[in-house]
Amino acid sequence: MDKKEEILKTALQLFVEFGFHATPTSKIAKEAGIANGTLFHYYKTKDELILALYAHTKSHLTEYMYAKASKDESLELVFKSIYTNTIEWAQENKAEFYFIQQFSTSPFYSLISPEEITKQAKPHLDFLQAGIKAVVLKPLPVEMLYTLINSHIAGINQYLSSEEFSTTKQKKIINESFLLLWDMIT
Amino acid sequence: MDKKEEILKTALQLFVEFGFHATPTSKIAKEAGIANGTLFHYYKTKDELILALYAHTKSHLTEYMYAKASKDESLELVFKSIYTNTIEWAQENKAEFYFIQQFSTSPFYSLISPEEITKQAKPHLDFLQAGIKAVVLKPLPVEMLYTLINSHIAGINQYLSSEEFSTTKQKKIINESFLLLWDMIT
DNA sequence: AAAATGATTGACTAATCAGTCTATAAATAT
DNA sequence: ATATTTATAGACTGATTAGTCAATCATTTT
Repeated sequence: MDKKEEILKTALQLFVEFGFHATPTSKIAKEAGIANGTLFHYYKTKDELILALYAHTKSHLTEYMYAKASKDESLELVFKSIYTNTIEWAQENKAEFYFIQQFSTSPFYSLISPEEITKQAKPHLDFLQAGIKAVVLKPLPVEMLYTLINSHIAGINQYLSSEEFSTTKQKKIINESFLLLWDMIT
Repeated sequence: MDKKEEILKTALQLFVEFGFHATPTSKIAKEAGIANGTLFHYYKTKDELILALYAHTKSHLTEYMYAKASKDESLELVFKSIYTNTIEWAQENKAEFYFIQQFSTSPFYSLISPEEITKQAKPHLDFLQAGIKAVVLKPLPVEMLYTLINSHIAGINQYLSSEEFSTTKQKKIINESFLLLWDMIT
């Protein structure tokens, strides 16, 4: 078994449940079934562990987002695929998605360099820029579009998590909300 | 001077800057210029302080939201007033707004009872329901509308905070984004 | 004015926590 | 086979922290 993975997995669960402050490294180690020292062998500090967990989780999401989106299709279909993938991932990986949000609205987020953040957003912004150039998306500032789309997704995800919807109902909501978003930005 | 207020004010700044975990009560007391014991005289535990701070801040926002919105005007104008007020408050009270978000996406949020949350949302949901009944808003589930509006506001606020916009430019963005939202939900 | 209640202090404590250290075991390189 | 590096363990420590406590000081009630 991969201990590094095991540590991240355990830390995620505990951070989500108790928060960063109320999750001692000793508890992470114990729950992960390893010794205290082993944790610090892989991650020099608790902060480093937290940052690594964020990078890890974020890359999981990004990976999934662009999966299954063949570039042959229309911009709308590609966009919809990314939209749907993201919400599906969030629903299937609630703890992970919640962690990303928890991290992003915490002082830990400021530990990530602006360059890193810009780098992360670049492909998404480029994609939106292409949409504007193709006269499909409204000619709004891409950063504005990006933030609006992101928060829309966060909102829909929150709504989906607030009640117990059947899978069919969920798909319906996703389709419906996509149209709302699409109408707003095109 | 009101020490209770002073404690809340100081705690807010420190929580926003360092997070809950990295803000000892001793530091709050010192920065607020009071003795350690005094803090615990007013708030039995640190958790109680955090919860009180959330309630306090949230009620500030709610108060401001509905200010200046005379009920004689059209639903659109009332809605726009609430929308604008909220974003303006968020921009003028960045630490407060950030704190609300930080708190909401932290495990502390689960300490608030579902009843309290429902009670908080009730007037907003009623307002949206009225909008639907008046055939102004789309007949979507009010909870969905509510979440979408909230996250839209959070998004625009994030965008406004990401760069330095002039006041005129800011107003323009708010007007523009309001139209986007309004078109989406009507 | 006396009594009672509430506010304020800061030293103190018991517990906890991040991170260290020394020792072994396992794996890899020479 | 030997040497070197890496992985793992867990006891230990120094610092920190939430919360207590006993003692004043201030204010209000009787």
